[in-house]
Amino acid sequence: MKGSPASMRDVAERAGVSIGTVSNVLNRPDKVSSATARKVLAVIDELGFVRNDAARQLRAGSSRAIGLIVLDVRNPFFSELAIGAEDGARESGYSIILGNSDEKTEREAGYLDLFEEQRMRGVLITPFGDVETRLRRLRERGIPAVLVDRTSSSGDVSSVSVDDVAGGRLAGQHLVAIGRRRIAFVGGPLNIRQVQDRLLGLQQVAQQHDDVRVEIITGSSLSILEGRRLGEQLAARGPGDRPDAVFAANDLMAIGVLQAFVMLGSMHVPDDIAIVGYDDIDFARGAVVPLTSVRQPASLIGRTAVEMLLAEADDGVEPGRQVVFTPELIVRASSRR
Amino acid sequence: MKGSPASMRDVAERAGVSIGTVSNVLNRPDKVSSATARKVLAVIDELGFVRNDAARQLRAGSSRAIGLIVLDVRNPFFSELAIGAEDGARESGYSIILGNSDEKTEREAGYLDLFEEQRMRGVLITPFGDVETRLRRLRERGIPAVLVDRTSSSGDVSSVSVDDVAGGRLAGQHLVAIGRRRIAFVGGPLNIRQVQDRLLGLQQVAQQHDDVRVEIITGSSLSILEGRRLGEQLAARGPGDRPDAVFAANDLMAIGVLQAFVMLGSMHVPDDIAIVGYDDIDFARGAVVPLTSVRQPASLIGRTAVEMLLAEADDGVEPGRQVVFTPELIVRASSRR
DNA sequence: CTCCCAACGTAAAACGTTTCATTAGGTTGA
DNA sequence: TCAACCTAATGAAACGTTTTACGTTGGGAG
Repeated sequence: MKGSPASMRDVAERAGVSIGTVSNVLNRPDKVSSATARKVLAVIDELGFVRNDAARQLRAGSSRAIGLIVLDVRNPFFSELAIGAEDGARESGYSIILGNSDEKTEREAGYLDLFEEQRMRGVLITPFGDVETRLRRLRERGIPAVLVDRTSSSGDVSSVSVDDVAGGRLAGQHLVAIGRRRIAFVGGPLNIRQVQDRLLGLQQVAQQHDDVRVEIITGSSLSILEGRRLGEQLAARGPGDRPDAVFAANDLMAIGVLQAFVMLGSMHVPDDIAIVGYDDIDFARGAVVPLTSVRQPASLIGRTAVEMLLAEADDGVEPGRQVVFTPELIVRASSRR
Repeated sequence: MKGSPASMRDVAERAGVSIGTVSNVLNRPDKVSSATARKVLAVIDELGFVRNDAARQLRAGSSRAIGLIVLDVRNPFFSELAIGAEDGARESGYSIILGNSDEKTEREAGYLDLFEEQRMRGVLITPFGDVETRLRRLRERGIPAVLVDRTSSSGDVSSVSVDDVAGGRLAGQHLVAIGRRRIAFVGGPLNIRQVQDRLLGLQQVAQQHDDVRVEIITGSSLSILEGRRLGEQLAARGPGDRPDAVFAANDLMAIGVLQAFVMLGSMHVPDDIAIVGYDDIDFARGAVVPLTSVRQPASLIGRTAVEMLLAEADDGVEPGRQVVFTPELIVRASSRR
């Protein structure tokens, strides 16, 4: 029973037809009489035959899977995005292989290597390092790529993103409107483009009000834990030295900062200090103090990215299209006046 | 430039060696003189050759990937578990293909089909439907499986799990100890084994105290949204009719219930009603009211499952081993006396 | 009764690796 | 000097599909 699984050859023999006919039954049922089709299907069932995808792929030249590389699966924003991508892919008969770069260039490169070895139909990526030349090489070999949650710097790779600068402005305008003047931007590494852009939007707003000051506080990753660490640093300062608002680069950090403030008890949110996050993950509204956040349509981004990718892979659409969604500010208690 | 990517044949020709030698350079470098190795590697680099995994797999009979099917990627517990699995897999040169059954039998079956077509090295699964016979069939075909976060009912499939009955008891004992007597169990579909077991633990405790009553409230899924819906139902009851504690089947539901209570404002946590969750996800301690929860070692479970799977796949270890971790109660404000 | 056309099947070639049996050439020991 | 041995490299078979060009029917039209 541990013998190798049944192949088309076995099926063909047993059904008394040729291998080609078995293949036809499976792939172009119209080319085959319904009598033989029935017989073959019966044998397939009897033998429990399952098509060997490696062989199919080898022959076809590329697989029915799409690679998706995200910065951090732990972040619900990316889970949501992945689910959107998966739904879109499944509808077209593809599946999604999910990779977690964890904000590390080696891991990102590792996944790109893997996906190239596997001859994926295409790659969706939220880039961490500088991957555009690598992506161009992939395209030359017939593996198109679409940037996700980030635009192309050169413009010749397609992308689906949200206008992060606008999102940063939304947050900034809101904080200024509720009377805050000393705003701390709590972000991860500034080499992440999204982080840069959100900061930029905030700074644009600050420049229009000469009494508004922006302080930049960076951490090593965009996680709850890191947010907590930075929040503790902030809370440890003397009262005169503290900002009156925090704009965090994403909700995880915002939640971490919030946890620090609440735990230490020295600063009250939103009276002493307001907090605005980014992504509007499900947990934001259920945080200690429900969190104001800039919402991105995560699932839709994933879905759209898959559609664009498949248009390039299957229908030969040229790359370089940029789709940009507009973010939306959701105001909750953490920044009420 | 859009031509098909370089193959070993191309490399061999250009380097003036045979195909077999190229293969040896890649797979058993010790079998080849360092001079030829150098030359071949140079050509590989020059041509940008990347091994075609489909061909390799076809020849090898099975792939270097492990399939992982979870109930819900949106649940941080499973993200964490997936990361643990991924880390473990990478260390042994494998990669993880992540599937999301979303608590739907069709999707679960779809992934099993896919993984069988792809001749995965093995499958890790948090089962939703009844899959044990299916898993046995997979094993017969050389694809071992390990149950994750759940034990085998028949005992002939390996598993890595947490003692959910004990976890339920922990929660129950704690709630009784802080004086609660009317406990509502808020769970998803009862056909999910983990949910059953956690409830069972609670009931065991209730039986030891004849003044303790358990009420069972079930929803359609284990999500924040569903938790919120059930929480609203609870809050809408007359004051005499309400429980004085909620034990939720996981943290997502607990957070949803909590959100409902806080939003409606009719019940104060923990004074009017205490809440205990399950999983201790990162967001639990940062919830509106920091959440008491039963902690499971998510990442370790994933890692251990991979190790067990590879032991069966590569080293021929017999299936049927059951590893059970012990959960731990983390008490926070949501159930302070 | 012949001829041709559909409809259905078939056989064989390809896809790109890995592996195994084999050969070529060189070194060693007696 | 020759046999025995070792190392490096080779060539061909095999993995399981898909696909293409090619047979073989049977039946209807002329």
